[in-house]
Amino acid sequence: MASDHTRSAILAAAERLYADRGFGDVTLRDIVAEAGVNLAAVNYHFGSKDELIAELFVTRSIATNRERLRELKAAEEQGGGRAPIEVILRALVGPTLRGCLGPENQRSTAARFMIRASIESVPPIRRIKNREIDHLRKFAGAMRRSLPDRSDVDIYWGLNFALAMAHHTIRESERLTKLSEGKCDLDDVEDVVARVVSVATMALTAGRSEAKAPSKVAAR
Amino acid sequence: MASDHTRSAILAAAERLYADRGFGDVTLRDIVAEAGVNLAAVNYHFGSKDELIAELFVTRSIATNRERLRELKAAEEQGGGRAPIEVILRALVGPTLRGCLGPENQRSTAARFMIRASIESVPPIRRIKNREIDHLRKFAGAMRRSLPDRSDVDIYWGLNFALAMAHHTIRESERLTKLSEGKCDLDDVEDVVARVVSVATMALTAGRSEAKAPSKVAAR
DNA sequence: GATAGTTTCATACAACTGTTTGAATTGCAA
DNA sequence: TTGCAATTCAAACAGTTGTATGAAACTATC
Repeated sequence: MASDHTRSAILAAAERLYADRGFGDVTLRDIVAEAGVNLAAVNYHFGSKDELIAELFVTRSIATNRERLRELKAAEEQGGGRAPIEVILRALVGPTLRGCLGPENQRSTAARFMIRASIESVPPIRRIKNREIDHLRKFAGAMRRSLPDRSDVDIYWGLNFALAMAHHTIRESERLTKLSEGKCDLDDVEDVVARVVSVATMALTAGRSEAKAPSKVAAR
Repeated sequence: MASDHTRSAILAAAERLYADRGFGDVTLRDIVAEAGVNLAAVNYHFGSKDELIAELFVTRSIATNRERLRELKAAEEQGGGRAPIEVILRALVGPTLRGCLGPENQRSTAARFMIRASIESVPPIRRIKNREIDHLRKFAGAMRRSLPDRSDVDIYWGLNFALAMAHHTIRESERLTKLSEGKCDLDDVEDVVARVVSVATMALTAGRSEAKAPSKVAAR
């Protein structure tokens, strides 16, 4: 094991290249060239290309999930087991948004890698994502405790929409900038977080009857 | 040109295979085998694999966009140039949701293909998507006319969030079903449309000051 | 029914992919 | 130093990919 230098050089190079160019057109040869190591080193240290990708993704996922749960737990402890819904939602979408948006030069390689992972869903990553449900369930639980009057269905839809707004904004941030001709400032991350949390909160706290039939006009 | 039989057989086979297995692992050889034509036919009729994919995507995009604009125009004409925001949003997300959700066996190949296209963004499709901005601008215009007091920034964010909820729900429909243990019924498309429209409407019509600072707790 | 243009076909090509091999090198313990 | 395991390396492998080629088959026109 000695130095682990080769191993971590591969990880760093792979993350950087995937972040920049996507999974589609980055080959093992690109990675080892960038890392300055031998081609066979990847299979020696990771077993296969897929396992290399999986390791990268797992590492970053764990970090984000831990950050999310840390915020959630802190909030619930402070509120005696019940946190305000805004704070829960903030814990859910905040870490991801903060990691992936903000000024270009401040966006970490790790964050850009995770954006790629969310855009180009590649087999090894898809397998891991399926395990993320347990993590989301913890948030669903906290939301239920925060809004005990709300039905489970509404809770899940609220959770779904919160993630939707956060992830879509990240994925399509370029398009939103272009569409709005720069008027939507995606570098102001805290504003984005506030907007997402605000809308998701409204979705979860609006009068129940309106959820299914918002108005006579919009109703089927 | 004669019969066009080969050409359309390729298109049909390609759409079916891409819908079922994704772009990643469908080769030209798979397509021509499914279509019962010769390998060289693809390059003869379409020029390249990318142009085949692009043609498929453009065809389907045009159909959806036309449907959207048809609904939008009808609504604006009925309202004398100003449609209620709910109706505009419904025209924006309805056609896509209706095409891509609903009972599995009713989902057309075309719809499943478009889901794939939204999940696995492949170069030729990405190029086309960038041209879709003009289309979205028409909706932004209608929304502005419907909500003249709203700032442009709020309009664009509302548009962004509406698309976010619709697309994310389509992309992650399986996960939502699993997470909610079947409680969220994605086969009831009109309910999904109503939920998305409802939340997007709230996002666009809520008190302006709250948009940026929903509450003292959630504010930075 | 010959001719010209279009379409199909089998086949080859060139490039690239992830992975394997077995020998060379290194680092460390005895 | 010697010995042994861990690591690195160049090279080759086997498979797949999209594309190109040139001959064959077809189709319609005169």
